[in-house]
Amino acid sequence: MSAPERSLRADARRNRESVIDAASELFARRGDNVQMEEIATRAGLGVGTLYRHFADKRALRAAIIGRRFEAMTSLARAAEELADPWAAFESLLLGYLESAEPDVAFRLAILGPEEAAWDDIVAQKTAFAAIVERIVQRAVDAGLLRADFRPDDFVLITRGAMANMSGTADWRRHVTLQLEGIRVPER
Amino acid sequence: MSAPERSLRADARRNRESVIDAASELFARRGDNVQMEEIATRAGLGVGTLYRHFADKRALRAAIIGRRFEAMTSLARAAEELADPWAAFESLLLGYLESAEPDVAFRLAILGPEEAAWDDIVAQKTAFAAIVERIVQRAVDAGLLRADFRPDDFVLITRGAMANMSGTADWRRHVTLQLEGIRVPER
DNA sequence: TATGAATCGGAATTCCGGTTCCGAATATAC
DNA sequence: GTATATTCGGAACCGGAATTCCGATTCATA
Repeated sequence: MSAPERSLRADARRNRESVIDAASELFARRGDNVQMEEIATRAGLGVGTLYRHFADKRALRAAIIGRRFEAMTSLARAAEELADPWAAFESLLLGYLESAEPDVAFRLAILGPEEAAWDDIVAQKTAFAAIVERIVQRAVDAGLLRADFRPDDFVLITRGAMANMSGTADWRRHVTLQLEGIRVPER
Repeated sequence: MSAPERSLRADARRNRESVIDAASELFARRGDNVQMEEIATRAGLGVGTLYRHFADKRALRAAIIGRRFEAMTSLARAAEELADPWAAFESLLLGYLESAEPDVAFRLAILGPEEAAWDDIVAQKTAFAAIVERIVQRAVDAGLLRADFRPDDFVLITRGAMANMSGTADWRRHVTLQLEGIRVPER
């Protein structure tokens, strides 16, 4: 489902891109509240063409979410480059949330129930999780993050923040407050 | 929509109760993922009867959510009785989350987007919010809760926790951690 | 217990959006 | 330039679930 790269006719490859672009845009803006027909129209194609490239709506969404995960992974890699362990951790957390904010579909995927379609994404999720784990570990080892902080807590915090990204509530304030709580105070 | 109490034929009143019971049960367990027909069956009635009592599905759900808000309000009132301001605050927060945990529909209502149907519930929400505000204020005035803590922060924390009530994550841990962060340390 | 109004039941209808299908159009190979 | 395999388009199809409708039933009153 993910990458039938070569041996695609030129027009087909081009159209596939259009579909992905249109879908990314719409899913990001409206979550799952988007019709296949609308995606097709925006891509300048017919619905039939969507189904030639993706088995069904879930598969299409999964592909889009998978992309975002890849983006998150490179973001995490960038954070890992930072010399200061705390800076790396904070940059990861904030960068991740910042990127998630404008993508409703991604947030719903994280917050919502596990879906069968996510199977195709396990790899991307795992890759991301691995880096998170390293960054957390490093901050803990450096004595900058509470010793009992676990990678799961990263998930707790991020999901909590994402839940506050609709409406008027200020999720940054919430996260900042928590950062203060988990950072080991200067000795 | 809410309370056409008197002047209902005996069987009608009885059936209305059955509908509410069945709907509460099912919405709580499965969120919006419940068919009107299923509710009718479980109530031992035909779908037509549901519609005699509630204009449509949203109205029914709104009524159910409204009830839960009333329950939350009395829970809040109980917390307010507590002499110790911090105990009152903590009891409110934990009690609220504890009650919300088993009610998927309520959680989705809190986490999800504003719906038009919520209009019928404004009163209940407001009543609850008023008590929260008082309890928070009292704890702040007593110097037990950070001076910059606002009622909105209560919302941030609870929504964050609710977002972590699915899956395996441990929302209590998350909340506990935050409580430590916002409580004013012993002098 | 007879009468009429209120209520019920559930099959039929409606709506909505995903998915299929196949003739038309287009790209690539020869 | 023609042949052939791919790909495209979008009307038609389908399934699921909410909602309607009205004859059958039940309650309340005299």
